[in-house]
Amino acid sequence: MLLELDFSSQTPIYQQIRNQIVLAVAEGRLKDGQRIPSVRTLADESGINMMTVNKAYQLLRQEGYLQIDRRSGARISIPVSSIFLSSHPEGAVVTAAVNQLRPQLELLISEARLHGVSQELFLSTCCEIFHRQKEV
Amino acid sequence: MLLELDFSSQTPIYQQIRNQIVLAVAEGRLKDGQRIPSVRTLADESGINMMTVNKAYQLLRQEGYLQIDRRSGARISIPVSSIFLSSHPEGAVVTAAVNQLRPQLELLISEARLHGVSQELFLSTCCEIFHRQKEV
Amino acid sequence: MLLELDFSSQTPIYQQIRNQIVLAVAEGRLKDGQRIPSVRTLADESGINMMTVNKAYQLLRQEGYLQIDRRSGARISIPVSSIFLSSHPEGAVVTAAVNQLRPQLELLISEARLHGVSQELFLSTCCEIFHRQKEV
Amino acid sequence: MLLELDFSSQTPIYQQIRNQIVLAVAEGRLKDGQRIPSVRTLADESGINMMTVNKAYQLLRQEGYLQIDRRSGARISIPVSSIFLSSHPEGAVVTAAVNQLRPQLELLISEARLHGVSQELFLSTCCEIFHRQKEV
DNA sequence: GTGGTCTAGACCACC
DNA sequence: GTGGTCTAGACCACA
Repeated sequence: MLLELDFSSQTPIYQQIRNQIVLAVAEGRLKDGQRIPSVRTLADESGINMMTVNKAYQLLRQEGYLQIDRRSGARISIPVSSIFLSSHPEGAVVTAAVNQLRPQLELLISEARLHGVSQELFLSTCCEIFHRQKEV
Repeated sequence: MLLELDFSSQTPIYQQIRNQIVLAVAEGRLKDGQRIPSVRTLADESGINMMTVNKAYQLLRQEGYLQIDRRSGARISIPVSSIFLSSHPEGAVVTAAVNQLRPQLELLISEARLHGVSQELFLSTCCEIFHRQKEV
Repeated sequence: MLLELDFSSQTPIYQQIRNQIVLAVAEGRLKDGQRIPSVRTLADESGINMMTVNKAYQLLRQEGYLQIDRRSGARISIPVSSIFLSSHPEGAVVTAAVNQLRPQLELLISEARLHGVSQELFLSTCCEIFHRQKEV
Repeated sequence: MLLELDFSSQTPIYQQIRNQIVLAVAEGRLKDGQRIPSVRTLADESGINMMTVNKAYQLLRQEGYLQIDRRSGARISIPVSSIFLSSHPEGAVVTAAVNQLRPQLELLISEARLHGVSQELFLSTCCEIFHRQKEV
């Protein structure tokens, strides 16, 4: 369980934890059903407060990335959409997901373009990230 | 100067202002050298605090999107990279820009994939946004 | 003895057990005097801790839904009120029961109304549940 | 802002706060757009911790009952469904709401029946609560 | 002024 | 052992 936390970052710690876990799931470093450290353990290991870790876990739970079990702690839970719907790209759920991400993507592309990033370079970067996530 | 602010959003007001201006620049609704309202004017129009607008403007100035002159007020300033370097996609400056955006893009793609968004759909969405920004 | 436990649910396991037994009694799937598995048996079958099952049984005993006898194990016990008083709807015991459930019902109705559920729909849902419980 | 908190209750304080606010909204004691005390103020008045109040507010925000604004604190927000959809009882959103409440309602009715509450008495109690909420 | 975040430490409920 | 809740107090970001 490798977490790289930047305590002087603008983004709150619980957000960093959340982001890194989502990334790890997407890259396959964390698999469906896999157990991750309990709130206490992770807090001790990382030298941060239990409440902070808990906040990250609750956030992940709400988003469907985590299932929290009183018996065995926390387990990764990959939302069905990524498994079931990957072959139905026209599905309403997927469309909703795209629409939700669109504003962020628009902003990201704006910043890229204004810094001289061509469409080709941007798209190839996306491809590269996709491939890396699939492979790993 | 159309600003759509969501006061109950999680993202701070000054960040919303900054984002919308960046977007407007990328979409050509704001052009290089164009004057935008002074801090005071915009604050009055939007009914928000001057300090908030000022923070957004300072942020934009730091990022190079704005030039603030005590005499002529604030003017949009499109970074040279987007003009000059667009034909040198291998340039160091551009590479730096990509590397800076990459973590955000990785996270965005992670979330998209985990919600069932296929690479094709994601790329076509990117293309669509690129085209829309170029046209407008 | 069918128990559907959701280990990642917010409601504690012992509460889930208790709820499902109450529901089964109301729907006639468990009848008055019927024996149900011992604490140990149920715990083994469900793969949960004996202490947890015991807690559920003690709760049910307190509420009058269960009689626990060291010799014959646990037996369902339908409170007399539901048999004896059903024809005396004005009885003090029944009134007490209604008053006890009222706060929960008020909250439930509040949430229903605020989500656009009309009185007609709510009442017809109640009727449906009543009929289903009587039939089964 | 009247809150009746039972510190020795089983239900957590933040849950009690949440429930009472939902009830107050349904009964019209709190109206759409109305401001409610800030986290700090309510905490001070009630003698409970800021974090606890904050948790309740965040919960209400997630459920759509509250809008939190950095400028003016918290304001009641009645979900559109209760206004817009009340005349479309067949809507999918409403159906979803009913289905979500159904398990709780089934349990409540089970307990009622097993305590001798007749269908008539239950339904009339529901009617009474509905009318009281509409009137007030 | 507001809410957002984080800490250190406590107690309890659940399993 | 686990997570859930709560406290008292702190600092920061935002408006």
